[in-house]
Amino acid sequence: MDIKTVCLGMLTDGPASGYDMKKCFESSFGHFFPAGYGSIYPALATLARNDLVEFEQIHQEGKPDRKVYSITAKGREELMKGLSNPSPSHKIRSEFLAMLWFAHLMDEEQIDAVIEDRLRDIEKSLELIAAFPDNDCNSAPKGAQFVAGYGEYMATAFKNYIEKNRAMLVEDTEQQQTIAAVSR
Amino acid sequence: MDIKTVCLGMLTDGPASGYDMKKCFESSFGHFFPAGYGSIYPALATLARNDLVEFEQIHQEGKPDRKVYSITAKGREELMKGLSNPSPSHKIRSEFLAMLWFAHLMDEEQIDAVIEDRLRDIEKSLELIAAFPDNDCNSAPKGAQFVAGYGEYMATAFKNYIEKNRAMLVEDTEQQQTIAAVSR
DNA sequence: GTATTTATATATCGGATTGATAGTATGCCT
DNA sequence: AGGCATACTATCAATCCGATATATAAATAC
Repeated sequence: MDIKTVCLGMLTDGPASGYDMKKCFESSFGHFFPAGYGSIYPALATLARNDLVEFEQIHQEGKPDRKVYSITAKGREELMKGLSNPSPSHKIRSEFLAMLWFAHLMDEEQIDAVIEDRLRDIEKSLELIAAFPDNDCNSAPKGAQFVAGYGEYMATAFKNYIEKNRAMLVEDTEQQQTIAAVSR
Repeated sequence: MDIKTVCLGMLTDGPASGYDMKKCFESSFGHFFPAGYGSIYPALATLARNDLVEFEQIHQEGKPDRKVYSITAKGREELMKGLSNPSPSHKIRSEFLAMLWFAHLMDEEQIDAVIEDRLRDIEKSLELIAAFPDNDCNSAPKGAQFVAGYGEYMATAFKNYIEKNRAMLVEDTEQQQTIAAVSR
């Protein structure tokens, strides 16, 4: 279930260009499986080299050519192989949490700034998810609804946790400062 | 706030070898900032080259030599620079969610297997977090408590969401099968 | 009326990360 | 005796990511 497999899956909804797929990643996959051009184009090139997708080059006046990819029979087989992995990964890589682990080395303003930034980000995610069913790249089958629901649920939970517990970070910093002041 | 910065942060707790740090990653950072030897050793090598850490090579009878790293004054400065980024990232990369996006292409057994696997994984995380305060690599300051709390809260939320909504995935698969059977 | 941004499209490159593997030595279990 | 776990180090190929390059047109700003 790497980027190549996800691209194959997207193409079961119909042909698309790399550019289209990037947009689809942004509007639906982005929250939990980010991918930029640097991943998509090489993936499509490899898939084409292995006959898992084929493409038609369409010339457009005034705009660059489009390469419209479609999945092949061989590609569908490969996709099914990808979907049969019983133990797909789920990883978080958070500079945010790593940073706050060292909150005792930061001052109050820094902590506040970092937390406000994250809250803004969560809000943006929630907006994107709310706008989701209208997005053009998908007809919203059951799986997509489950995943979108996950996004909303978890983003809300994250927000709640931060709001309920952020005080513990700055309060403790103040305490430390107080202690430091006293011991001087 | 890359791996190098996190290593610097760890070393503010006292000197450690690469091996020690890997264990610390596993028992505390692992859930939200994974790092293997392939990341840690090169990071330490680079840090040493730039005089941000220094190390003492300790010969041990019967065991390989240890390289015990400590942070330098220059390293502390660099760490503070790393902690002043007001917008640290927080990324999820989930093959699990990407796969379930395509649940309509999977059969019921596959979906069940994938979900059970994830629930087991969440349970394991919760156990690790519960055992956390005893772990040797950290004296649990406020930030670590906040982050461990996050881990517990979010893992529990994840579990709840799956348990409440998993039916929607298999039910719909059944419906599809019914429709397919009728239309034949 | 010109400047800047936004949108459509492709693609590549350096650097970072991952996962697997290798090497070396002790000790413990069966 | 063989196999596995623990304690240490370290590297390599494959992959991935973010930034950037290139090109043109339309829309928006100043």
